[in-house]
Amino acid sequence: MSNSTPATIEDVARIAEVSIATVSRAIHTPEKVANSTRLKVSQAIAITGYTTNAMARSLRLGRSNMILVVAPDIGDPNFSNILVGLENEARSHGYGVLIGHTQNEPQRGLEYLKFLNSNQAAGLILFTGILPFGHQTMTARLPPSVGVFEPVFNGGIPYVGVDDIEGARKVVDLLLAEGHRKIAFIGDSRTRLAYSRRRQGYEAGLDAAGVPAVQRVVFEGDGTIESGRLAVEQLFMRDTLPTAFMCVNDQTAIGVMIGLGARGYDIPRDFSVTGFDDVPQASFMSPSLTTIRQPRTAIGKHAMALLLELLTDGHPPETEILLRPDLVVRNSVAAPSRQWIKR
Amino acid sequence: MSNSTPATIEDVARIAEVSIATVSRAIHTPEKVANSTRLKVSQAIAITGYTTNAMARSLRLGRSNMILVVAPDIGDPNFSNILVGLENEARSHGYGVLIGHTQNEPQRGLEYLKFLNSNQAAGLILFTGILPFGHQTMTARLPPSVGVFEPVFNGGIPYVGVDDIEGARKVVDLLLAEGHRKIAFIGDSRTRLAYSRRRQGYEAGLDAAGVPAVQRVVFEGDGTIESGRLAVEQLFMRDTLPTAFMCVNDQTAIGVMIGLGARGYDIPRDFSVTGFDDVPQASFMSPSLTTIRQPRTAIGKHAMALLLELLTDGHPPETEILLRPDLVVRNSVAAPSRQWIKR
DNA sequence: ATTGGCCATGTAAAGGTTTACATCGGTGAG
DNA sequence: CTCACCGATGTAAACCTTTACATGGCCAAT
Repeated sequence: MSNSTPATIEDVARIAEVSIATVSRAIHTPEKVANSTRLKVSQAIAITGYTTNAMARSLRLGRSNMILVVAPDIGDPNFSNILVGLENEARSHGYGVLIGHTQNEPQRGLEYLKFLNSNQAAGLILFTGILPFGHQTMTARLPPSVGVFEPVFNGGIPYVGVDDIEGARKVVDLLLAEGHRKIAFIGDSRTRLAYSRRRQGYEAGLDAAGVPAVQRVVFEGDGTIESGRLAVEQLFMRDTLPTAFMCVNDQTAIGVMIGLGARGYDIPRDFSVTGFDDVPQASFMSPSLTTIRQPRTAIGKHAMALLLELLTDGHPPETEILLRPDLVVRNSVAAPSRQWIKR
Repeated sequence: MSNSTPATIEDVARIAEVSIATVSRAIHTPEKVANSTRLKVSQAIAITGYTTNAMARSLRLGRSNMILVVAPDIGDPNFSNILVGLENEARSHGYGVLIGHTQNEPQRGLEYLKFLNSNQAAGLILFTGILPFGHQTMTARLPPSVGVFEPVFNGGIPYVGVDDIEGARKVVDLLLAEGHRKIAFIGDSRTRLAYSRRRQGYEAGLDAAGVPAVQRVVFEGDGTIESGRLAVEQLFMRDTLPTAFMCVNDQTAIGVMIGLGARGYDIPRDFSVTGFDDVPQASFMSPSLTTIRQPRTAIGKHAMALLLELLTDGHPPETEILLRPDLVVRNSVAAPSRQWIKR
């Protein structure tokens, strides 16, 4: 019963009085086994507490039933809910999900590459636009892979994300509708494609509204709280301030709000601030943050579904799935004010 | 070179003109192989790009080189840094780390149990006081395991955490020193042992200060932001209010601050609030939160070290490792005020 | 010169599973 | 009644490693 060594298929076969082949078939292709035999086998399994040795199975099959999800930082508030979508979809197809995180260190990425190369995972979900494996990576050696949020630079890897341009466009259009003309964009990035797309939406919106380029301010940033705060500091060095801060993500927006708060300004009376992502915190802040909701669970679900198709069919059904971003209007946006000029 | 099927040990052996046994030895026990041969082998490995098939290796060895970390919620702000400690320690001993999360659903836990039972992980790190596998779990069947934060209920599993009682004591002593006497404890829980220990620290501190039990208010809570906000709502229904809210964790404290803020109170002028954990957000809030720092990376490191010892020696060197919690004084605590009574 | 021992290497089995192929019994058509 | 076929089951090989044991060569001691 509670033996020291786990039961093998042979133990089951002996008890069920069949061959190990029949046991294997009873488990994986039950339709090929007579009803009576199937019953005997399942009883034997119950008695022994048998579970398939995944090592042996994967060795024989040449593939595992695990999907590796690699993210630069699992602490990212965006990550958790995506994972739920990923896992649900995977499990309903008999796959398990394992998580790796690289902290942007190529060294860590290489560990996972080794993991992949030794066939311990059937597929890969990547949470970063950059292959986290350093340069020597042969993409050819990667298992079927799908990106999330951003296309993967090395190309050839389909991805699932939100339409960043459209999302940014919705934000900038809201700000314009409130009467803002001087809108700063905080957090442009050359390394994160999603961020530069959000900037594209920003530019497109201002173009459409006829706001001249000289009135635009674009700030580099890495999407951290600190980068948002820094941007505020630096903007106050300049002569002209924007009336609204359109931030590349919620973290940046939090930083901006902290920076403005530290200088004694009130949001949204003195300045409007917007984010992107709708992290859980966004609704709890004061003021609560107007932002773009990422359909996280849906993104996870689609990404995994895409990967599973790739796994079975070999060819990606499509190379890019963009979901619709929704604007979430809260309390961090109001009509522009010039009161701070009077000071 | 970039063949469709990955190179096996046999390919390496052929190129190096030795037997597969020698290749295996050259890799794992190089001292048993002549220098010249070792060189030939490593050249052959370079040529073929060989990496050992972990499936086959684990099958043969009967154990894998992966450690499974199971947490109820990887979005927990406490989790990320612990993981860093865990991973560094594991990697430096040749182990890899994989993460699972259960979302408190036993169903999910069972998936991981299957993973463990099929020998796909050599050891287990548990982030919850409750075995996440439902009732039918035979603890006997679990691989060597270590708990983090809390002892695991089923017993027999060593754990690493912070001295919750002492930490809570430090907080309550600070509040007492500021002159508070009516201190509410928000977030007691029967299911989370760490939480009830923090309450023990609270009680011990008040006992030592001679604060009578009738002046104490203890609120149940599950440690979420929402639970903190709820506690405030309910406390305002009562006739006597505390002057300080000592919260079981930072999330609860955030909820309390939101609740108090919504009623127009200022912290720390009107009320003092404290947390526990020092999540990253704690320093960014306004006011910044006085709390207890968890030495997260150290906890992770110790937990993994303990597990590795268990893996090699078989017996746990000790059953409980408690690290020292540090008080982090910020701006959410001040002397008590009675101004709200006048309203 | 013989022998014993040691070092480097090879041979082969084992680990648990899946599956192509073989076998066997039974059923239906001729 | 015979034969062909089909469905259910068994046999055995293969997946890739690791390692106990066997082998063989060489040196040192007798």
